[in-house]
Amino acid sequence: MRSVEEQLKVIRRGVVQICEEGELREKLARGKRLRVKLGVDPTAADLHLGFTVVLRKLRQFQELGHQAVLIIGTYTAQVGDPSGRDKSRPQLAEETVMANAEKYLAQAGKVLDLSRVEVRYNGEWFKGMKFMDVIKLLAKSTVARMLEREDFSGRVSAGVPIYLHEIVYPLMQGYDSVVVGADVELGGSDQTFNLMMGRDLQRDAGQEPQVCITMPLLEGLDGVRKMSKSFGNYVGINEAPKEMFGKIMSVSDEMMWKYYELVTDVALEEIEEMREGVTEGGLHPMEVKKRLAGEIVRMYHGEGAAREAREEFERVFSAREVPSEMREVRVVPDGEGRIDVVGLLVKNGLASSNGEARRLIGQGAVELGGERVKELRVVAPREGEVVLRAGKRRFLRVIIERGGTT
RNA sequence: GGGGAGGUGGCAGAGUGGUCAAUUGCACCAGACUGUAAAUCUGGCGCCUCACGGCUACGGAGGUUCGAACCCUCCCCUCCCCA
Repeated sequence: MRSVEEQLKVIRRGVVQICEEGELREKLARGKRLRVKLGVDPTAADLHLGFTVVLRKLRQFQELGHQAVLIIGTYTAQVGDPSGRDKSRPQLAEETVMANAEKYLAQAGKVLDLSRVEVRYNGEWFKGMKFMDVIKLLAKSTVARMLEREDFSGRVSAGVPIYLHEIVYPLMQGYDSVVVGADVELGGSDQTFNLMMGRDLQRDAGQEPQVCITMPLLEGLDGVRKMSKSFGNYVGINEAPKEMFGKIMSVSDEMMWKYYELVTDVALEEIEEMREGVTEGGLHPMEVKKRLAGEIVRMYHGEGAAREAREEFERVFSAREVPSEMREVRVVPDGEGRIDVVGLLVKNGLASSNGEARRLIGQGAVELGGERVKELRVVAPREGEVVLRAGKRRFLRVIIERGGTT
């Protein structure tokens, strides 16, 4: 096992806060394998990059020889974590949660070494609790303490309801720590309160309190709000390579550094060098961003896919050519040899309504075979293939067939 | 239980009888430019229609009115104060 200082160097990368670092140092110095807990609620079936920030930290602990304890919050997911939310989370049905949990775990395996992870489902201990047990748990905290939280107090002043079950959530998460005897718990910075609750409950139970390590929340593609499925600003780790690559290219130049630090293994020193290179003008931000996109795609899809995704991106966006693959449809022109572009766009999902399709044409966003479409119906070549393009990203290969005997 | 405030487009938030498919901001889409699906600028942004126009929509259900997001009744939901 590496020295305490070496371990700390790895652990510190990208963290917001270690509470308390002194305690962590002590625990490490004892040389024992630490039990490092991460709780996840399988509220959705897909993992995204934002979530890998904290998963990767867990992975780093694994690599340092510690025991990763992954809590799948089958029970807490049914309550709904109020953290950082400006409204209540929907409560999920047990079947949904269990189905999600399975998919979740499979995806977490892309980051963690699952063979060395202790996986626990918190339904295991919550399911059998008696009401009186719940009451006893509730008696461990106070309303005032809960209202210290900014998300709760914010909701109070904004007039958004807070339901009582949401108040219980932090206690549940804290109780998980007691059950598994966590030495360290990881979480996003919005989890700080919940993590601290673990410390309180552990102390109350006569355990040594866990060290809480919080990670920054990764902003999504909009660069403003945290990455989240519900904001639609996420990059799923199961997404197709070229989709993933393109999405990462839409991260703003300023934000990409944070992505480098939090979701890649590129050394901090190297990131700093690149940043200086860009500031001084010798290094092109687009190149740096392409590398970022490549690094990330490689992690989840491999080297080959990363290269292809990059080539595809350069072809479509830099060279403005058409993608290598796209959907194909066959159309037969009408009696006058024209095709209905609007209908084609809508039927194939390139536009969501006829109105939008017309608008796109009006805005000059639609091309057929490289020619800008100006009419709603257009004279088509007699036969053969042409590419229909709507905007920068939507393509369709159209195979014109010879009109019948009409 | 009593009193007060409020529920508007993906979100925030105007509008309080016709001039409202509904100001504005964000998000989103497109164009221009470019160095990228960055940034910036410009335009667009319910559905049907080439268009004229029509239809559906302002928590839900009724009602008043020539006409309602706006007025009335009931219902549902939320917040605040008091008990």
